[in-house]
Amino acid sequence: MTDQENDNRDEIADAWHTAPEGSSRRHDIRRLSLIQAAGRAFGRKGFHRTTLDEIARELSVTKPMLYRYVRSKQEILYECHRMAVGMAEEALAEAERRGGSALDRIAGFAEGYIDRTTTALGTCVVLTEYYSMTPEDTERIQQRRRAIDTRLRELLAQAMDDGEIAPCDPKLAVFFFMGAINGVNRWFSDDGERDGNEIARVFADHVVASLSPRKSRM
Amino acid sequence: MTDQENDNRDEIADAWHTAPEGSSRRHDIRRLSLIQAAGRAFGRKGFHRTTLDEIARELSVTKPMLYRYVRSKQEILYECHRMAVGMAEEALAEAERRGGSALDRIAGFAEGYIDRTTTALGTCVVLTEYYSMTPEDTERIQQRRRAIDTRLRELLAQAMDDGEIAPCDPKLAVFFFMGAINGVNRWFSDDGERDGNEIARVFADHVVASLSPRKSRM
DNA sequence: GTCTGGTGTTACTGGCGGGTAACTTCACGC
DNA sequence: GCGTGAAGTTACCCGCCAGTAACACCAGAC
Repeated sequence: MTDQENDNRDEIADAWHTAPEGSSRRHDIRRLSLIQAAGRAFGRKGFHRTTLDEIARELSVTKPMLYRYVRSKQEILYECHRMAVGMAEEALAEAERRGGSALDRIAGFAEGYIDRTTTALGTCVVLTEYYSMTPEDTERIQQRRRAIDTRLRELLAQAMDDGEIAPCDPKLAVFFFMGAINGVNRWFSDDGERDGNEIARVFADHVVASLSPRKSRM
Repeated sequence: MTDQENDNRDEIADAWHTAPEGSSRRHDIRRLSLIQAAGRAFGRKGFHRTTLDEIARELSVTKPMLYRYVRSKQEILYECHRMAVGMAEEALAEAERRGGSALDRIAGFAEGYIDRTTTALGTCVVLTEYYSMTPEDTERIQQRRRAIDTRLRELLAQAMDDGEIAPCDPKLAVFFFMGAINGVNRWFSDDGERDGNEIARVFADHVVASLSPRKSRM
């Protein structure tokens, strides 16, 4: 484990232990840092290979403690996904708020989304592993993701109409760049030579490029 | 389950049962169709949520039968990954054999790889779930993947030198389009409106585009 | 000092599922 | 018909880990 990762882990464990005593905020803070610690662990080892005992140890408590903040291991995973999809929604909303052309908004979304997921400690990593959730949880998350997909396809169609980008199948194009973006969490780590912001900028550029006018090579 | 999926499943189960009796090839054929059936199941439900009993039932046999063809569940997963990475190697080798510019080779690789993974029944889906393998297996697979990555980066550098594509960080660029490509197995299904060949062609175009000369938008 | 509620622990249960032992059946050579 | 080995089954074991029960400690209130 690198120093950087150690710092982050300690930061999370710290948040748990420095939560103000007695306040009702304490509960929320602890719950959040539990989710984050778990998200990190899930990212490193996968959901099923991560035991609650490990998560607990990372926070320097014991397993039964965790059950004061969550109802089940499943709920932890669901919360991780909720945070991740929430970041995507936020990024999209912000991009729309800033305005600009359809392509600008797509680029803004991509950058904002990567930025958020790589920067938020602990949550950056869970986006795979849909099938580890209960079907109901999966459905709830998928629904929100589909809404984002739909909006992105609309933006793509708009950008095509405006002549900003080459004609393409919006569905496949969205799959293409969302695949690339979601792939980030599989290799990203805080101690790499590039930080999240840089990656977000580079990837946003690639997203735009992947849509730009071009001659077919086939 | 769709008709098409049913067909494929039946085809695999069929391969198991129609394997020529007594020959030593029989063993190989059965082993292969076992891997494929398992690969399909892993893709649908994830490694840990797929039980050996389910895989066995899909082949109309019982669990202990499977142990005549594989040593453990882990080995099945490893074989799935081996097949997948083998396809990547094949695709790259073929692209190099065909020759052409560095960018042509990258495009050829992308198309060939997607084509193979979407067409080969059952194996298209496993590429995530590294952490479900034993560390040794993971290492073996990663090593081969790294070799491919390295070659792709070289080709990218070459393409930059030749002025075929815009300057970029080869490492991140490869991560970008490999993320998109590997993402395919998360949503692809045989019964979609597009078949594997089409997706391969479209995605190869996007890969090329994502690397093409462009002005920065930031 | 003792009651109360929150914080935390140790020590258990119970089910799931990978893996196996031991048995049966069948095909085939002789 | 009979021995032999492969094909296939039933019925089991056992480890792991999510989840829980029951107890211990320690505030602060009064």
